[in-house]
Amino acid sequence: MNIKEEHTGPVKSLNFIESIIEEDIRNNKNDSRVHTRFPPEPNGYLHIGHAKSICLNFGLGKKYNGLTNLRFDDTNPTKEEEEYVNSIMEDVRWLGFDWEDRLFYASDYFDQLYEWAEKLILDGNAYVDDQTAEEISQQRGTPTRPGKESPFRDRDPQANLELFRRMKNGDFPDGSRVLRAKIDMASPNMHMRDPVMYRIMHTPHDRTGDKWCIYPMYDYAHGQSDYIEGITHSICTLEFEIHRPLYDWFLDKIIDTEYRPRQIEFARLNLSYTVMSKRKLLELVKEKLVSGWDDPRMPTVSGLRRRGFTPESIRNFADRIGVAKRDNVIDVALLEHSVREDLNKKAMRVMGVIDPLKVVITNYPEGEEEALEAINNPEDESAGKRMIPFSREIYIERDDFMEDPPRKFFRLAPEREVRLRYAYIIKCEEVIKDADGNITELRCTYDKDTRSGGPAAGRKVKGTIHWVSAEHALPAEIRIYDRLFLKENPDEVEEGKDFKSNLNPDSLEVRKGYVEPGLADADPASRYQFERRGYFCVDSRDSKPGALVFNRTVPLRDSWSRMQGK
RNA sequence: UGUCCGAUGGUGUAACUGGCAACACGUCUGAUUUUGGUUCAGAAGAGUCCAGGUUCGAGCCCUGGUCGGACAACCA
Repeated sequence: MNIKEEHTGPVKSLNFIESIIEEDIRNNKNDSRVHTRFPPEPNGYLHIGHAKSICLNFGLGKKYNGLTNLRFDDTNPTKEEEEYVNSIMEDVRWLGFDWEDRLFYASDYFDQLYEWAEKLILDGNAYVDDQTAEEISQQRGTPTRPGKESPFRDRDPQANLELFRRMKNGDFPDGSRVLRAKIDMASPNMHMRDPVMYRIMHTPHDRTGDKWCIYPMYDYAHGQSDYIEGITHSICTLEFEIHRPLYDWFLDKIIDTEYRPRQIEFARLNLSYTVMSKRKLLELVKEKLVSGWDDPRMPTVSGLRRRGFTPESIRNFADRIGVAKRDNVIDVALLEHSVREDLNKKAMRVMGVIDPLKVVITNYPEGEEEALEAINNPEDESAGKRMIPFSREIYIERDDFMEDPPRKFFRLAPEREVRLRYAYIIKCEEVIKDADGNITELRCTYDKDTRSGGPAAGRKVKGTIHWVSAEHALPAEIRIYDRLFLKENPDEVEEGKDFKSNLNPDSLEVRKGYVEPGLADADPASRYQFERRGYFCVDSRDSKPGALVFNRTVPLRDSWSRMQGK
């Protein structure tokens, strides 16, 4: 049998990282092992961009029967907090990935890193520089002009070692000295101009406490951490591309085995109309422009989770956007599509009225009620059926009625008929308004024979609308998050303008609505479709018994409003 | 007057050792539908940044440009 025909559908082509990995495997590099890692700095919450990296790294590990580590890059104690460590672990797990027993911290390697630093000093590959940060910075030159060598550059190794040990012992104040790699101050690559390896910081570290007052820089720590963990493919974003020569330089000076981790860079995710910088997200949180890192408007994993996204939908999204090296801006519509696709299969269809308008069915007997059968999910027969109460007074959605309907409006209007889903066909007989002319109530009549399953159930009307029985319905707060958190695409905003002036003022709308009574004990993990109005989930943080709060995950694809928008 | 990287429909990603530019999202049409959802059928939309070259044949190879991005924290 032909191998290609064993699988249905087209053979999926490899992305460029997979091609590199497969070539390495063919060449038996690192014994053909594949071992990746996800290395966040615990200085913020994970966002959808990190999700791309997580799916990539863990996905590659799985695809090539390899392993994937979780490693916290905690080399800067002034910026990192335990709260972030915990949220990151929670988010990675929620996304559906497992690092098993391979949870590491760069700080686990401080001793080894220090030892290697002494080796570099003794080999004449590193020196202690007594200059200030400003002096060093001035000597670094510019991308087009070479730098100048430090006056301390040729100090002899023993003296350097002595000084470095004293740095470690706390003999010097912050900023007074650094350890630098001795490479090439004239290198066209700025990162090779004697980069700083260690700086003095008399700051306790979350994990090592007061043990250290010197801390390694990213460039010195990262490759060596990869090496220690046996990482084969160290995948990072494009801005580290220019660091790669340095990554390799340290490894070459320190390690004398065949085995080498290999750094591969890919383009980070950009989403249209979405703030994606940790710094800016932190600013929104600190200035309380959002309710927290998990505000449903935030593109954070926790925000998306609270908003009702599923891990599957995010994984599918990550799969669809692919991996490449060119800068990209993914349309948020693709993210929304990924959620809808998943939720369409899973979400229970329920009645939920967001902006209620009362309807009295004048010919329905007062005080009478009946239970009507409703289908839980037409996409999934196993989801079953349920009964919902119907009575003389109901609520419908305000915009399901128009006094002056435009052409092609299929729903309720004066003298027009519409079907109440799972119930009867009703006809609008009278519109009641208050003194200001606002519509407060509709008077309708119903056609008894058109009840679902009844003798005239087959009678066709143009529209079907949703409703809840006024007497039975549960009041609920419904939060509508606009699809756009920003008014304009970030790169279209004027240079120098504060990004916060670009926030969409309509990004959150809070409504008092009603949902059907069965939702009283709704589970935050369950997803619902309020038919024709979108996907919703119970807000896990703000809902209390008897006071339901729903977040709208995403609206339905809606050709009527698209038509209106034109 | 630097180094590194990139350039394929509106968006993203493909095209194996050169062989009719494919897939997804989006857009539009039509059918079905007790959700203007879903599903189904279909359409439009690029000739691959430019100029040369090699070749029977170039998105892929070569040369030279153009445009865009990254790099001058004791951040990661």
